[in-house]
Amino acid sequence: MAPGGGACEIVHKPSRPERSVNADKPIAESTVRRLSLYLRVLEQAQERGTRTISSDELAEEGGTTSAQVRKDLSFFGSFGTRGRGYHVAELVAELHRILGLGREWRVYIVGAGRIGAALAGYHGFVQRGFTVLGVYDNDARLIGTAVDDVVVRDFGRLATDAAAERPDIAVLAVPGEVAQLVAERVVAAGIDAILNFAPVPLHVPAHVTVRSVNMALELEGLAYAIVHRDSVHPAA
Amino acid sequence: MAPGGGACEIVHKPSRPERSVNADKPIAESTVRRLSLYLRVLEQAQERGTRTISSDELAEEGGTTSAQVRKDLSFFGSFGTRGRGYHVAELVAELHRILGLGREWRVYIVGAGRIGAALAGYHGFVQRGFTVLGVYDNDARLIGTAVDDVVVRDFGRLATDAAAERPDIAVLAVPGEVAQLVAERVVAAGIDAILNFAPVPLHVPAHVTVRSVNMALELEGLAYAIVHRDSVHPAA
DNA sequence: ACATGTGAACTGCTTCACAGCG
DNA sequence: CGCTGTGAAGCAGTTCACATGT
Repeated sequence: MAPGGGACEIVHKPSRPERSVNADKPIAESTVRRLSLYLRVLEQAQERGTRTISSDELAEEGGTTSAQVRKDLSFFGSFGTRGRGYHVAELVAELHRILGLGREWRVYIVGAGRIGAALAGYHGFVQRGFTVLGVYDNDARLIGTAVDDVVVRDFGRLATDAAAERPDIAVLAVPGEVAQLVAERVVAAGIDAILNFAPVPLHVPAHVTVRSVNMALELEGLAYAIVHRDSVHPAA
Repeated sequence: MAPGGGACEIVHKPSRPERSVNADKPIAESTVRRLSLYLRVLEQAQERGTRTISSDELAEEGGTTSAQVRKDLSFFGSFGTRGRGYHVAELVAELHRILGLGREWRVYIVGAGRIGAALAGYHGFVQRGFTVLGVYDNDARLIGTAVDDVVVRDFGRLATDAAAERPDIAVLAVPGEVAQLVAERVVAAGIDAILNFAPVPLHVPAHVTVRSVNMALELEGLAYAIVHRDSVHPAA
């Protein structure tokens, strides 16, 4: 896991003082989201054997503009070659480093219902270095059963377990009614990063980072779009 | 389903030519997302027996500011009472109407894997008037089995079925590698609204509306936030 | 010649602040 | 007097356009 392990060739400038990894600017969330997307596109390109890619191609695949791609990357450094584009393997390595995917991330999933179970076995997580240490629930009928290699644990033991295993992230896959309460228990257990699948906004202390995925809300957004789309500028 | 059926009382101005339901302005996606959230908060308040709510309270629960709440609502009309706040039941009805939740939305789910199965039984969908007509897959072992009341159908019959049932929305819960292909089949079947759970951006014709939920990407966003958080202004 | 990297212009969402009204 | 509704100000993210470098 030495930094810069991915790219071969000689690294251009051994004397790059700061700037790269921990640029201390507040990067927009939308930018980070797009970086993840670029990474996926690059990996697909890599599998096809593509060695070089331009900001134009990256934008096309990623659903953006070339200027956006260049601007996003520029916040973290200069990874391309003028007149040529970006070396795919090199940029993959850089994005891995920028996004913090070089290390293992230890995850607890709270809620062994349908969604929790689906997430426990989700391949996309494992591929990115996210290890599910345990799935928690308070339903006695579920505790002890296995969900995709992972045994369902008693939610009452969350704090004790967390003290020992020190997970980095908790994924909340519980009903909206109890989400706030569960979040508080999770925070009290010392976990300060939460991925929330419950359809309610969580109120947490400032040091805790929350990201929410609200599926019902996205469906409603679609409904809105359908209802309102042809009433707006049919010419566009 | 007559427009304006929800709210009781006399509508303030019978002579309001346009403006209310189909305001022909392009409303920001972020605004629509917040409206869905307000709706959920209001419904919770309603269950607790709250009859009136201020923009301040709505903001608190919804994780925004009161000015934001008022601005969001103002795009669609004036629903509050100065000095008093909003009548909960009335605002619920208005938001239902605005978001297009007055009618039934017919949904196909494509992909009977873990995520597809979880979505097929997801309560949050049914509660909002989204009816899952069918789950599609091309795995012969799954076709014919039941996933939460819904029988898994042969993906090959999607176009034929869609011609008869005319679903409004397709939810894509398939692996990233085939997502683009599946999207094309879905669009060819005449479905022009897609909720995409695959971790790749879809390329579709302009008349098709796509909304994406990328769970792996959100996790990566959390990882980024964790890595970069204490390196930025420890004082904040 | 061609594509990156980036200051500057622009667009549009959010916040402010207060007039208007119950 | 309190809270809404909204024009105006502020700000952040995106797009433009071109200088820079290969």
